[in-house]
Amino acid sequence: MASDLFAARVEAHGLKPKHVGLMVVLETGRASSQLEIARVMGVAPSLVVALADHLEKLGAIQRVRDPADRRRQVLTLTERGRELLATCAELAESADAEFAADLTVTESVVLTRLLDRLAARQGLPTAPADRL
Amino acid sequence: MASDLFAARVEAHGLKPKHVGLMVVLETGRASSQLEIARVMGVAPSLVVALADHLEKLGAIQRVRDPADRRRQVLTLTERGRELLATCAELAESADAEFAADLTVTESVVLTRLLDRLAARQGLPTAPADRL
DNA sequence: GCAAATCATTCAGACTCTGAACGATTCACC
DNA sequence: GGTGAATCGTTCAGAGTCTGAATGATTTGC
Repeated sequence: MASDLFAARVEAHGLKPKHVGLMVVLETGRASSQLEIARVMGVAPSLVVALADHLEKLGAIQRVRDPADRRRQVLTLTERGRELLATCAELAESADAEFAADLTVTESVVLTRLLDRLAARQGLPTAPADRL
Repeated sequence: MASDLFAARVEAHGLKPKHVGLMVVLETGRASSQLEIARVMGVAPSLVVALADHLEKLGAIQRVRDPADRRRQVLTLTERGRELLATCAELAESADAEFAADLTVTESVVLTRLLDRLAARQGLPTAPADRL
Protein backbone atom coordinates (compact mmCIF):
# COMPACT_ATOMS: atom_id res chain seq x y z
CA MET A 1 0.00 0.00 0.00
CA ALA A 2 2.34 2.68 1.26
CA SER A 3 5.23 0.32 0.62
CA ASP A 4 4.88 0.93 -3.09
CA LEU A 5 5.57 4.58 -2.45
CA PHE A 6 8.57 3.66 -0.35
CA ALA A 7 9.83 1.20 -2.97
CA ALA A 8 9.69 3.83 -5.70
CA ARG A 9 11.71 6.26 -3.63
CA VAL A 10 14.51 4.01 -2.45
CA GLU A 11 14.94 2.94 -6.04
CA ALA A 12 16.46 6.35 -6.66
CA HIS A 13 19.31 5.27 -4.39
CA GLY A 14 19.87 2.04 -6.30
CA LEU A 15 18.10 -0.06 -3.70
CA LYS A 16 15.13 -2.40 -3.51
CA PRO A 17 13.12 -2.80 -0.32
CA LYS A 18 14.83 -6.12 0.40
CA HIS A 19 18.21 -4.44 0.35
CA VAL A 20 17.00 -2.07 3.01
CA GLY A 21 15.62 -5.03 4.93
CA LEU A 22 18.99 -6.70 4.90
CA MET A 23 20.68 -3.56 6.19
CA VAL A 24 18.12 -3.26 8.96
CA VAL A 25 18.89 -6.81 10.01
CA LEU A 26 22.57 -5.95 10.17
CA GLU A 27 22.00 -2.69 12.02
CA THR A 28 19.85 -4.31 14.69
CA GLY A 29 22.46 -7.02 15.09
CA ARG A 30 19.91 -9.75 14.63
CA ALA A 31 22.23 -11.77 12.36
CA SER A 32 25.63 -11.53 10.80
CA SER A 33 26.26 -14.61 8.66
CA GLN A 34 24.37 -14.87 5.40
CA LEU A 35 22.48 -17.99 6.38
CA GLU A 36 21.27 -16.38 9.58
CA ILE A 37 20.15 -13.38 7.57
CA ALA A 38 18.26 -15.62 5.17
CA ARG A 39 16.44 -17.24 8.07
CA VAL A 40 15.60 -13.94 9.74
CA MET A 41 14.35 -12.46 6.49
CA GLY A 42 12.47 -15.58 5.49
CA VAL A 43 14.10 -15.89 2.08
CA ALA A 44 16.36 -18.40 0.35
CA PRO A 45 20.10 -18.17 1.08
CA SER A 46 20.78 -17.74 -2.62
CA LEU A 47 18.80 -14.52 -2.58
CA VAL A 48 20.93 -13.15 0.24
CA VAL A 49 23.97 -13.72 -1.98
CA ALA A 50 22.50 -11.51 -4.69
CA LEU A 51 21.39 -8.82 -2.23
CA ALA A 52 24.78 -8.78 -0.52
CA ASP A 53 26.57 -8.65 -3.88
CA HIS A 54 24.69 -5.52 -4.77
CA LEU A 55 25.13 -3.86 -1.38
CA GLU A 56 28.84 -4.64 -1.48
CA LYS A 57 29.12 -3.11 -4.93
CA LEU A 58 27.48 0.03 -3.56
CA GLY A 59 29.97 0.10 -0.71
CA ALA A 60 27.20 -0.21 1.88
CA ILE A 61 28.44 -3.43 3.47
CA GLN A 62 31.67 -5.36 3.95
CA ARG A 63 32.07 -9.11 3.44
CA VAL A 64 34.68 -10.72 5.65
CA ARG A 65 35.36 -14.42 6.14
CA ASP A 66 34.89 -15.33 9.78
CA PRO A 67 38.39 -16.30 11.01
CA ALA A 68 36.85 -18.68 13.53
CA ASP A 69 34.82 -20.46 10.85
CA ARG A 70 35.99 -19.73 7.38
CA ARG A 71 32.83 -21.00 5.76
CA ARG A 72 30.86 -18.05 7.07
CA GLN A 73 30.80 -14.63 5.50
CA VAL A 74 30.35 -11.95 8.14
CA LEU A 75 28.52 -8.91 6.82
CA THR A 76 28.95 -5.52 8.45
CA LEU A 77 27.55 -2.12 7.64
CA THR A 78 30.07 0.43 6.42
CA GLU A 79 29.85 4.12 7.18
CA ARG A 80 28.32 4.58 3.75
CA GLY A 81 25.82 1.88 4.58
CA ARG A 82 24.75 3.62 7.75
CA GLU A 83 24.27 6.84 5.81
CA LEU A 84 22.14 5.07 3.24
CA LEU A 85 20.09 3.44 5.95
CA ALA A 86 19.46 6.77 7.65
CA THR A 87 18.28 8.21 4.36
CA CYS A 88 15.95 5.28 3.86
CA ALA A 89 14.52 5.69 7.35
CA GLU A 90 13.64 9.28 6.49
CA LEU A 91 12.05 8.17 3.23
CA ALA A 92 9.99 5.58 5.06
CA GLU A 93 8.76 8.09 7.59
CA SER A 94 7.81 10.65 5.00
CA ALA A 95 6.04 8.01 2.92
CA ASP A 96 4.10 6.94 5.99
CA ALA A 97 3.29 10.53 6.82
CA GLU A 98 1.95 11.22 3.35
CA PHE A 99 -0.03 8.04 3.40
CA ALA A 100 -1.67 8.86 6.70
CA ALA A 101 -2.00 12.52 5.83
CA ASP A 102 -5.67 12.94 6.63
CA LEU A 103 -5.59 11.23 9.99
CA THR A 104 -5.48 13.26 13.14
CA VAL A 105 -2.39 12.99 15.29
CA THR A 106 -4.08 10.86 17.90
CA GLU A 107 -5.51 8.61 15.23
CA SER A 108 -2.15 7.96 13.65
CA VAL A 109 -0.62 7.29 17.05
CA VAL A 110 -3.34 4.76 17.80
CA LEU A 111 -2.85 3.17 14.40
CA THR A 112 0.90 2.75 14.70
CA ARG A 113 0.56 1.35 18.21
CA LEU A 114 -1.96 -1.24 17.08
CA LEU A 115 0.16 -2.21 14.10
CA ASP A 116 3.24 -2.47 16.27
CA ARG A 117 1.45 -4.88 18.55
CA LEU A 118 0.34 -6.98 15.60
CA ALA A 119 3.88 -7.02 14.22
CA ALA A 120 5.30 -8.04 17.59
CA ARG A 121 2.73 -10.81 17.87
CA GLN A 122 3.87 -12.00 14.47
CA GLY A 123 7.48 -12.25 15.60
CA LEU A 124 8.47 -9.39 13.36
CA PRO A 125 10.80 -6.54 14.20
CA THR A 126 8.93 -3.60 15.60
CA ALA A 127 10.95 -1.21 13.43
CA PRO A 128 10.14 -0.10 9.87
CA ALA A 129 11.52 -3.36 8.53
CA ASP A 130 8.01 -4.52 7.71
CA ARG A 131 8.83 -3.35 4.24
CA LEU A 132 11.36 -6.14 3.95
CA MET B 1 1.13 -9.76 6.14
CA ALA B 2 -2.18 -11.46 6.72
CA SER B 3 -2.63 -11.58 2.97
CA ASP B 4 -0.09 -14.39 2.79
CA LEU B 5 -2.36 -16.43 5.00
CA PHE B 6 -5.30 -15.59 2.80
CA ALA B 7 -3.35 -16.40 -0.36
CA ALA B 8 -2.39 -19.81 0.94
CA ARG B 9 -5.97 -20.67 1.74
CA VAL B 10 -7.67 -19.57 -1.46
CA GLU B 11 -5.06 -21.58 -3.32
CA ALA B 12 -6.87 -24.67 -2.11
CA HIS B 13 -9.79 -23.55 -4.29
CA GLY B 14 -7.62 -23.15 -7.36
CA LEU B 15 -7.52 -19.38 -7.01
CA LYS B 16 -4.91 -16.66 -6.58
CA PRO B 17 -5.70 -13.43 -4.76
CA LYS B 18 -6.01 -11.58 -8.07
CA HIS B 19 -8.71 -13.97 -9.22
CA VAL B 20 -10.68 -13.10 -6.13
CA GLY B 21 -10.00 -9.43 -6.80
CA LEU B 22 -11.47 -9.76 -10.27
CA MET B 23 -14.59 -11.45 -8.93
CA VAL B 24 -15.02 -8.71 -6.34
CA VAL B 25 -14.87 -6.12 -9.09
CA LEU B 26 -17.60 -7.97 -10.96
CA GLU B 27 -19.74 -8.45 -7.87
CA THR B 28 -19.60 -4.78 -6.93
CA GLY B 29 -20.48 -3.88 -10.52
CA ARG B 30 -17.53 -1.53 -10.79
CA ALA B 31 -16.67 -2.80 -14.27
CA SER B 32 -17.82 -5.36 -16.79
CA SER B 33 -15.59 -5.21 -19.85
CA GLN B 34 -12.08 -6.56 -19.51
CA LEU B 35 -10.39 -3.24 -20.18
CA GLU B 36 -12.43 -1.54 -17.47
CA ILE B 37 -11.50 -4.32 -15.10
CA ALA B 38 -7.84 -3.86 -15.94
CA ARG B 39 -8.07 -0.16 -15.15
CA VAL B 40 -9.95 -0.70 -11.90
CA MET B 41 -7.50 -3.34 -10.77
CA GLY B 42 -4.46 -1.40 -11.91
CA VAL B 43 -3.03 -4.21 -14.02
CA ALA B 44 -2.29 -4.76 -17.70
CA PRO B 45 -5.20 -5.86 -19.92
CA SER B 46 -3.27 -8.94 -20.92
CA LEU B 47 -3.26 -10.09 -17.33
CA VAL B 48 -7.04 -9.81 -17.18
CA VAL B 49 -7.19 -12.18 -20.13
CA ALA B 50 -5.25 -14.83 -18.22
CA LEU B 51 -7.25 -14.33 -15.03
CA ALA B 52 -10.56 -14.50 -16.91
CA ASP B 53 -9.42 -17.59 -18.81
CA HIS B 54 -8.81 -19.36 -15.55
CA LEU B 55 -12.03 -18.23 -13.90
CA GLU B 56 -13.98 -19.26 -16.98
CA LYS B 57 -12.34 -22.69 -16.90
CA LEU B 58 -13.47 -23.00 -13.28
CA GLY B 59 -16.99 -22.06 -14.27
CA ALA B 60 -16.94 -19.01 -12.03
CA ILE B 61 -17.60 -16.43 -14.75
CA GLN B 62 -19.19 -16.18 -18.16
CA ARG B 63 -17.68 -14.42 -21.16
CA VAL B 64 -20.21 -12.92 -23.54
CA ARG B 65 -19.61 -10.61 -26.47
CA ASP B 66 -21.45 -7.35 -25.95
CA PRO B 67 -24.11 -7.27 -28.72
CA ALA B 68 -23.98 -3.49 -28.74
CA ASP B 69 -20.20 -3.45 -29.24
CA ARG B 70 -18.82 -6.75 -30.33
CA ARG B 71 -15.26 -5.85 -29.44
CA ARG B 72 -16.08 -5.98 -25.74
CA GLN B 73 -16.23 -9.13 -23.67
CA VAL B 74 -18.77 -8.76 -20.90
CA LEU B 75 -17.87 -10.81 -17.84
CA THR B 76 -20.53 -11.91 -15.39
CA LEU B 77 -20.39 -14.00 -12.25
CA THR B 78 -22.07 -17.38 -12.47
CA GLU B 79 -23.86 -19.01 -9.56
CA ARG B 80 -20.73 -21.07 -9.00
CA GLY B 81 -18.72 -17.86 -9.01
CA ARG B 82 -20.91 -16.32 -6.33
CA GLU B 83 -20.49 -19.41 -4.20
CA LEU B 84 -16.74 -19.29 -4.59
CA LEU B 85 -16.71 -15.61 -3.72
CA ALA B 86 -18.74 -16.22 -0.58
CA THR B 87 -16.30 -18.90 0.49
CA CYS B 88 -13.40 -16.56 -0.12
CA ALA B 89 -15.04 -13.85 1.93
CA GLU B 90 -15.26 -16.26 4.85
CA LEU B 91 -11.64 -17.22 4.39
CA ALA B 92 -10.63 -13.57 4.40
CA GLU B 93 -12.56 -12.86 7.56
CA SER B 94 -11.16 -15.83 9.41
CA ALA B 95 -7.63 -14.98 8.29
CA ASP B 96 -8.12 -11.44 9.56
CA ALA B 97 -9.56 -12.72 12.79
CA GLU B 98 -6.62 -15.02 13.40
CA PHE B 99 -4.22 -12.29 12.53
CA ALA B 100 -5.78 -9.85 14.97
CA ALA B 101 -6.37 -12.56 17.54
CA ASP B 102 -4.85 -10.82 20.54
CA LEU B 103 -6.57 -7.50 20.04
CA THR B 104 -9.57 -6.60 22.10
CA VAL B 105 -12.85 -6.13 20.28
CA THR B 106 -12.78 -2.37 20.55
CA GLU B 107 -9.20 -2.30 19.35
CA SER B 108 -9.94 -4.31 16.25
CA VAL B 109 -12.96 -2.15 15.50
CA VAL B 110 -10.82 0.96 15.76
CA LEU B 111 -8.18 -0.63 13.56
CA THR B 112 -10.54 -1.62 10.77
CA ARG B 113 -12.20 1.79 10.81
CA LEU B 114 -8.88 3.57 10.50
CA LEU B 115 -7.73 1.26 7.71
CA ASP B 116 -11.02 1.73 5.89
CA ARG B 117 -10.57 5.47 5.96
CA LEU B 118 -7.04 5.14 4.60
CA ALA B 119 -8.25 2.84 1.86
CA ALA B 120 -11.03 5.22 0.93
CA ARG B 121 -8.59 8.12 0.82
CA GLN B 122 -6.47 6.04 -1.55
CA GLY B 123 -9.38 5.56 -3.92
CA LEU B 124 -9.57 1.88 -3.11
CA PRO B 125 -12.70 -0.16 -2.53
CA THR B 126 -13.61 -0.26 1.11
CA ALA B 127 -14.32 -3.98 0.85
CA PRO B 128 -11.85 -6.82 1.34
CA ALA B 129 -10.52 -6.29 -2.16
CA ASP B 130 -7.36 -4.77 -0.74
CA ARG B 131 -5.95 -8.23 -1.26
CA LEU B 132 -6.16 -7.65 -4.98
C1' DG C 1 41.66 -39.24 9.78
C1' DC C 2 37.17 -39.66 7.30
C1' DA C 3 32.42 -39.36 6.64
C1' DA C 4 28.71 -36.27 7.38
C1' DA C 5 27.10 -31.78 8.09
C1' DT C 6 27.33 -26.72 7.23
C1' DC C 7 27.99 -22.37 4.59
C1' DA C 8 28.27 -19.66 0.39
C1' DT C 9 27.72 -19.70 -4.37
C1' DT C 10 26.06 -20.69 -9.06
C1' DC C 11 22.65 -21.95 -12.17
C1' DA C 12 18.44 -23.40 -14.26
C1' DG C 13 13.81 -22.68 -13.96
C1' DA C 14 9.06 -21.39 -12.05
C1' DC C 15 6.05 -17.67 -11.48
C1' DT C 16 4.02 -13.21 -12.19
C1' DC C 17 3.48 -9.33 -14.71
C1' DT C 18 4.23 -5.96 -18.51
C1' DG C 19 4.47 -3.94 -23.24
C1' DA C 20 4.56 -4.45 -28.07
C1' DA C 21 2.44 -6.52 -31.74
C1' DC C 22 -1.92 -8.16 -34.35
C1' DG C 23 -6.87 -9.11 -35.82
C1' DA C 24 -11.47 -7.75 -35.24
C1' DT C 25 -14.66 -4.19 -34.64
C1' DT C 26 -16.37 0.47 -34.14
C1' DC C 27 -16.18 5.57 -34.64
C1' DA C 28 -15.26 10.18 -36.85
C1' DC C 29 -15.59 12.64 -40.65
C1' DC C 30 -15.92 13.88 -45.06
C1' DG D 1 -21.57 5.33 -47.54
C1' DG D 2 -16.53 4.58 -47.28
C1' DT D 3 -12.05 5.22 -45.34
C1' DG D 4 -8.59 6.04 -41.79
C1' DA D 5 -7.98 6.30 -36.83
C1' DA D 6 -9.12 4.58 -32.47
C1' DT D 7 -10.64 0.78 -29.29
C1' DC D 8 -10.92 -4.01 -27.40
C1' DG D 9 -9.25 -8.53 -26.66
C1' DT D 10 -5.63 -11.67 -27.41
C1' DT D 11 -0.97 -13.64 -28.06
C1' DC D 12 3.73 -13.66 -27.33
C1' DA D 13 8.35 -12.56 -25.96
C1' DG D 14 10.75 -10.96 -22.22
C1' DA D 15 11.94 -8.56 -17.73
C1' DG D 16 12.05 -9.14 -12.77
C1' DT D 17 12.00 -11.78 -8.61
C1' DC D 18 12.48 -15.74 -6.09
C1' DT D 19 13.31 -20.75 -5.14
C1' DG D 20 15.63 -25.35 -5.03
C1' DA D 21 19.11 -28.48 -6.52
C1' DA D 22 23.98 -29.10 -7.37
C1' DT D 23 28.89 -27.81 -6.25
C1' DG D 24 33.06 -26.53 -3.68
C1' DA D 25 35.16 -25.21 0.50
C1' DT D 26 35.38 -25.82 5.30
C1' DT D 27 34.30 -27.70 9.77
C1' DT D 28 32.61 -31.23 13.11
C1' DG D 29 31.61 -35.90 15.08
C1' DC D 30 33.38 -39.99 16.09
